[in-house]
Amino acid sequence: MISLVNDLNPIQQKAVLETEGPLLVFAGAGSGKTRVLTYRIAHLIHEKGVSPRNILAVTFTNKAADEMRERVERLLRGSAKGIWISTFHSACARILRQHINHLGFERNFVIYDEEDQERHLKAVMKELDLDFKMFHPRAMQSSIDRLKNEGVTPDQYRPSQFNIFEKRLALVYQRYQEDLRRNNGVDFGDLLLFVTLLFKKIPEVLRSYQNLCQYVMVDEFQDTNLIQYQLIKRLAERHQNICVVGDDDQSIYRWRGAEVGNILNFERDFPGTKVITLEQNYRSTQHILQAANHVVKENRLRKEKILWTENPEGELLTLYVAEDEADEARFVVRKISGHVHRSFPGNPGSAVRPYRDIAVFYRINAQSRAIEEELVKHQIPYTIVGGMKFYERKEIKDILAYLKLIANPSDGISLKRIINHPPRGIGEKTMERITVFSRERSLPLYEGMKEALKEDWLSPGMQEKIEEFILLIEEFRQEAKTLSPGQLTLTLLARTGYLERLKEEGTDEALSRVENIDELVNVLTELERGEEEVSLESFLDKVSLVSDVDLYEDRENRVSLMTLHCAKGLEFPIVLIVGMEEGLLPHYRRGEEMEDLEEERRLCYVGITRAKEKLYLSRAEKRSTFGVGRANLASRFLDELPFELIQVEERERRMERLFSQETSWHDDFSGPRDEIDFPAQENGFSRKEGVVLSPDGFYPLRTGMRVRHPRFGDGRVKSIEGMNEDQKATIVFRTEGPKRLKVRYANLEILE
DNA sequence: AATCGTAGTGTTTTT
DNA sequence: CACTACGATT
Repeated sequence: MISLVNDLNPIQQKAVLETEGPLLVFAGAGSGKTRVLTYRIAHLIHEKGVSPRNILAVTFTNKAADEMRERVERLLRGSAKGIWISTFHSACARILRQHINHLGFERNFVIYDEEDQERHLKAVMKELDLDFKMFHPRAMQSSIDRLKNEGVTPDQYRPSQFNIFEKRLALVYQRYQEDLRRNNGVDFGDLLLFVTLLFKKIPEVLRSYQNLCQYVMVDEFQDTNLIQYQLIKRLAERHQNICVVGDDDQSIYRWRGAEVGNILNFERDFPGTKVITLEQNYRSTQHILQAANHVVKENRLRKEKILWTENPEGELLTLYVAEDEADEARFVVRKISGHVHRSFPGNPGSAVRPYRDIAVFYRINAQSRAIEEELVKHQIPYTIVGGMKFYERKEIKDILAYLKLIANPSDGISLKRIINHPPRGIGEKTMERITVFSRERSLPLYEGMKEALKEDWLSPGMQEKIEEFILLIEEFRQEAKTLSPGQLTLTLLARTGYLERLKEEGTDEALSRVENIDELVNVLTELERGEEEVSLESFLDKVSLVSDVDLYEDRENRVSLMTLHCAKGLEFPIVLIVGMEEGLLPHYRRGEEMEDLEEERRLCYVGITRAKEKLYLSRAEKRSTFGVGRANLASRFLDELPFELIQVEERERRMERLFSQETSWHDDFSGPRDEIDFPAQENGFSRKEGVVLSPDGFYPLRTGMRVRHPRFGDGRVKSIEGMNEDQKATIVFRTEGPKRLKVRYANLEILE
């Protein structure tokens, strides 16, 4: 391998070669940050002879970690075994699996997600007889999270005596932690907090990790919170070879406890820190970059830097002012079609693009719906990143709850979740009684159940049912000793009758649940094929710690939809940012402080800088949030863009719009369409005064529309239920009164 | 115990 | 509008 660093610019080279001592790299968007990190690791191993096991690299998502590992392996041609590249949370989980016994937990602890956390919290609050209306569980939850992020344990927390919420919080926090311990479970925040506590309590453990971590690297440093920073600081203390890479302009997780201040403290905490700033951008056109620079320079709390590029000037940014969110969605579809199909009206001769080159960003998940509907109408394949996560689905969580209980019988939340799934005639009343019984004896729920049996405490009928359940779980626990997690899952699916019950149900929903469970089994077998041995615990850890982006598959040829938060770290040739409105971006529910506004601006900046070649921005003049329409003003961030960079797209005229729906854009595509099978669309429209709704196409019906029915005459749409084929509408006819019709067969004509 | 229906309530972003 | 929490019903 001839010198690696030849592929890098002089400043990047410096960041790679400066291996000893503390280093702070400000890496602007698209400045080759991952490149620097991977080359640096390769350089350490290849040129400096550092053992891979003495390198720790921390990222925020598993996707970033995987990518980094892959790229290092490519650089070193496979000799990267043993480097510790991981997220903060997985790294901590791994440490705790080794040493958590020092903190009074068992090594087979489970990791609770947010939902489990809330269940626990509610149980605790209920026990304390707190009014959920007065003290919102969610507020408690986020307060506890915040305390954990700050490294505050229940004992250390000093509530104000005049603040009733804080006083209650202290109590709830205390009880909640006790409850978790009884269940041998930890939540997200505990993973970090407990490692800190562990290091404090058992210095030898800390020392062993310090010795291991000769070279430490942290990606996305601007997103670290207090406790993460402390952890890193600790680990790098001995060797002082710590390199952090970040961009204060891309700090968008302040609300989650991220401290941009960590960047400033870094120079203070590590005397002799060298600072390198990467400002050359390799991603975007000049126009896009200018736009980004203009927006972000309005922020006061930031380190001055100006990104530049040698890339071509590129096209101007396009702004579209839509009538409402439906119109905005139509704009999105128009632009997508324009890029994908060569001779789309209005885009003659433009290059043909695959769908995967295009992404749509929005501020909040709820915005995806309007866009999705329009994409579906026009049969444009898309994926949503985030939103409802696979592992958060009911059926998946049920199966995982079985596995968690098998791994850790103390896990009462999982026990409660599955004890009557499928139904075993053990209801809430019974469980409540057993809960109280167990608590009185400070036993985990499962142990409490066993004890209740032993003492003949339950009614004979119930006794039998509980006994049967325990027998089932004990069987599984035996099986778990010899079977792989995948085999175990198949066994429990068969023996519990979970799948069977779903199949019997036979509804579309149940069927899709069966599919999801199939998918879970696939994931498991896939995982087991890759590695030598997957323990149940390590599988569950993995599942608990996946993020949205981790599951994002960019292999498939689809348009990507995601929030601006999710977009960080990704890039696309063509980007559309929708909802550039006051109240949405910046969001009206942000905090009061200037910092909060600046974070919204950074979010906008992150969105802009994802685009490589072309950027579209849009806003809607009115948008119905919540079912009620509201007029929205243009986002102030639009005003911060220089006029010369923007071309405004004309709004489609009403008539054009009606008729454009009749022409199929899919007839004349010229690129490879894509591998996804959609039924061919046949738009058999007839042209009269209005638009006749296609019998098997899409139904652009909206409430308030005036329509004509061949038999009932003219009427107005009162309400609409469902979508596509199943859509039904209630229409009030002038002569016939209200009628509920299946739109598909109604043969309606839109008059207005 | 399970299912169904209704009233009331609330949506930012998520490792 | 969409979800869920709760209450009434079988």
